Amino acid sequence: MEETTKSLNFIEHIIEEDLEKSYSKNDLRFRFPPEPNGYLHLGHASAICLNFGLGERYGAPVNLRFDDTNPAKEESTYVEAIKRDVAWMGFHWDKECYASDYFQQLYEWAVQLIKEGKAYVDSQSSEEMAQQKGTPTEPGVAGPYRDRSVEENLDLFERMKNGEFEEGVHVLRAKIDMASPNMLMRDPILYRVLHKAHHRTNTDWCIYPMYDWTHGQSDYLEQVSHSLCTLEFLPHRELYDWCLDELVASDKLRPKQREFARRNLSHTVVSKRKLLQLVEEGVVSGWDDPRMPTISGLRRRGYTPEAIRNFADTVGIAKRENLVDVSLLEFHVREHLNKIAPRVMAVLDPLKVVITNYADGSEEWLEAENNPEDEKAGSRQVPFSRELYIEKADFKEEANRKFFRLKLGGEVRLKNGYIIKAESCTKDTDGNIIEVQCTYDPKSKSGSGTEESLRKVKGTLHWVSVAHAIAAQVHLYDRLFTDENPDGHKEKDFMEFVNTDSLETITAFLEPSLKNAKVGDRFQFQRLGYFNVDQDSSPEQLVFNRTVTLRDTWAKMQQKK
RNA sequence: UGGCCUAUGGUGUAAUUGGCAACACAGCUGGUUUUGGUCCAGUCGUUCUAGGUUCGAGUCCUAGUAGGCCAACCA
Repeated sequence: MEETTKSLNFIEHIIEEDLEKSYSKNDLRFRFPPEPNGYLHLGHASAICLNFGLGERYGAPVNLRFDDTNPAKEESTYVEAIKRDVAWMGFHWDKECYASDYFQQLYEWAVQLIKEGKAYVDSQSSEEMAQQKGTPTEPGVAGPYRDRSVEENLDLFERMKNGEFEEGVHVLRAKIDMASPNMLMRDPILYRVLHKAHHRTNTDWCIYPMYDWTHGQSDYLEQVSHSLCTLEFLPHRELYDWCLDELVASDKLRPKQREFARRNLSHTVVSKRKLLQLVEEGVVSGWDDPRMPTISGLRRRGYTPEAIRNFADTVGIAKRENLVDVSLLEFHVREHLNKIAPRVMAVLDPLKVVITNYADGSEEWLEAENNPEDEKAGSRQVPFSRELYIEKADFKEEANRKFFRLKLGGEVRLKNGYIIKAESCTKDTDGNIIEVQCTYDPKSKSGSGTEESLRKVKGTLHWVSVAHAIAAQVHLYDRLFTDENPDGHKEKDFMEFVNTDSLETITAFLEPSLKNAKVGDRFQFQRLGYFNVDQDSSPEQLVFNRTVTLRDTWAKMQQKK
């Protein structure tokens, strides 16, 4: 069925226009081209959703291409991590490609360029070349090697390839226009000598092509129709087209580069370099620390691929500067988890409650609905007994009527259980409340259908039975940065805004049904938030991560006061 | 003394390509609720400025203003 209502983004408009004019639907092909020099983050997730989303929309293949032209920074461990993350997001790539697969072809095209007098070997230092390059406001000037003969260039380039020179002695440059208003057109470097082993080609090569001499050609070789990248590559487009002009055959599709604005997320940074710094300086435990905006971090935090994809879809794509509020991301993970996460009871900050009229030593198992949003989710049993834990924040000796929770002389329902009334409480020598004594109404049991069970009481609390509770380690996460835009200050480094309280580790008490929770399982701890089982968890010591809290209008009211 | 890109609520995107500014989030009001969750209803805008073209401009033109990008043997 064709959708008619959904509006198009500007990339889709371009494609629709191309489809009307010169392209057929079968011509469409996309690619996601990460450099394997780090882990994928939310910014990449947007690009992934854009390219693979286009593939799904038009029934077009999408390649996963590793842009691996710089052996100094790239490793195969990153290749594996990237593949894992893209697959986890739920996308399927057509071909797995590597720019390094094209090294021979790229080399031959470079030789062709030299023969046509459009490339030359420069033998100056990078400083000298930078000097001649001019500035954005001043034109550059030609260097002394710009007019070397084709024969000499061919010979030198051959010897560069054969490993006769040290790094930095010679480079191959395109001969374009040293006075171009576009700095990238002032004889860009095409090849440099690098005596480094490459993660795939090992030591087969000691000259490596630069990005600009690789990307468009790779797109062309794969017959990618629309090559989408972020806005900072816009000035590269002229060069991208120049390179393509040199080699596109008339019967082949000519790729098109188009640019979109990168997504910025509030209260975080999305730059590989900065994320690496957080890892290296030990601010976080690794690339997959649940506070990191990496895909692996979000996965460990308990986010679902659906949530991330829905987030990317609603944010959309455009060409202007932006700073998306994290609350939108949080909305989407709550929206999805609300539908799929089983409800359980857990107490994070325990206060003991004793039901004085409940027989000591006896217990009963109460029926609890697993998910009110999903009838098929069924129910489970939770144990009730004389001694329980509730949250400290759920009891006050006295409070006004806006406080729907337990107070002395007041009644409250225990979720799935009975209505209880607080009669008294005891305190330690510092005046802290350490225990509340309550009575329960035996006829008020949830679901029993009695008149008493149907009574309306304002508050409902979650709880666990002390004797049956499982102690577990729980990580509570907060935003990694205190500033909305840590990256957006010219005077201050983003590291100054690191939130030193972004992780709190506590011991919580869980209902016993959680005993067999497996790594990755997601739950809603009722009234608290969504939590998942961390990879470091074991049956002996359960470890949970808080994905996100529930929306909390009560907390907001408190804050305003 | 440059070139290029961008400008729509607090945030992010739309607007049948010149025809009633829409959707989502956030906020605020209420209602429902055995989760202060979910759900439901309501509310929140001089489309950066000034001119111009037109019956009609967020959209086209001109000028201005503001922000961003461009001088790695990185991608």
